[in-house]
Amino acid sequence: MPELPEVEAVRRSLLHAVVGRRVLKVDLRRPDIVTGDTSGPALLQSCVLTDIQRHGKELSLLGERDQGLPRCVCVHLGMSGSLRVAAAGHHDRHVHVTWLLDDGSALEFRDPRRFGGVWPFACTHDRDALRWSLRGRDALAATIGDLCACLPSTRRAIKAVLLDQSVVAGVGNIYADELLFAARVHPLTPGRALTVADVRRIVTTMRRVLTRAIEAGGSTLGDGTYVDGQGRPGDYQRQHAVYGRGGLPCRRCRKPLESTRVSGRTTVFCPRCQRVRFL
DNA sequence: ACCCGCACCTGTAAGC
DNA sequence: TGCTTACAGGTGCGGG
Repeated sequence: MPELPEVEAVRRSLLHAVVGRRVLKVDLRRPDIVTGDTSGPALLQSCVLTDIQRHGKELSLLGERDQGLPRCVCVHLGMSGSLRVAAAGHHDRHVHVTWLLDDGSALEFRDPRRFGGVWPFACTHDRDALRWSLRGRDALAATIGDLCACLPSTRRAIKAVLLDQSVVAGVGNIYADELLFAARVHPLTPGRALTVADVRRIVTTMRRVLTRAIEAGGSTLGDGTYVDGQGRPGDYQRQHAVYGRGGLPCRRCRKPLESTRVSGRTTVFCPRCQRVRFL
């Protein structure tokens, strides 16, 4: 579930709890969720945690060592992942990595479906060169130019483009639907049918929707899977206009919302507020 | 070259 | 009660 707002809420809720803490021990219960070096040092053992960074839907834990080079570890939460601080020694099912900290707490990566994972890097430079640079710009920093670089030349549906992390990083199924409703753009509109005014509206709306979702602590759906680094649920689901509301009346015009599939994902939109266009 | 569709996993809820 | 099926926040790959 975690898209940019949830991942950013996790980042902020973890910062004060872990920055400055030393990692005493790393407990790697499922080595297969790590891509690359699975050794303790690579996973920040004996490092002091100095920062948590985010790009799109991915977090990066930074650590410094007394001697030797700093390290960094990327954590992707996939569909069902969580990263949270807990009392050491308390283990739920599906906790794949535990970082035991010097104040007696533990940082736990839990991911039942294992669509997420962990990627260690020697430094942020390697991380950027080998991983983060393969993604588009973070959705909060994306510009009209970033979208205009690919939209005019594609027939792909705008929603499919927004979900493509190599175009813009951080938008997932919930916020793609929410921001397209707010921008009054039909999710199936081909990229090349959008005007510059449309693209400008999509970019500013994307920033506004994501920012408000972060302020609300992200979206926690009915199954309660998403919680932040302190175990707190988000509240943005109460502001969802379309996601999960197929068949219900549009909050703007009362016409029933329609449900379809785009790029294999359930997609909800208002057929009156978001008119189709062709080209 | 581009894009769709599926596979990857587990858990939950609904239907029979 | 219990089995079967469908579906779920994401991503990466093969093949059309």
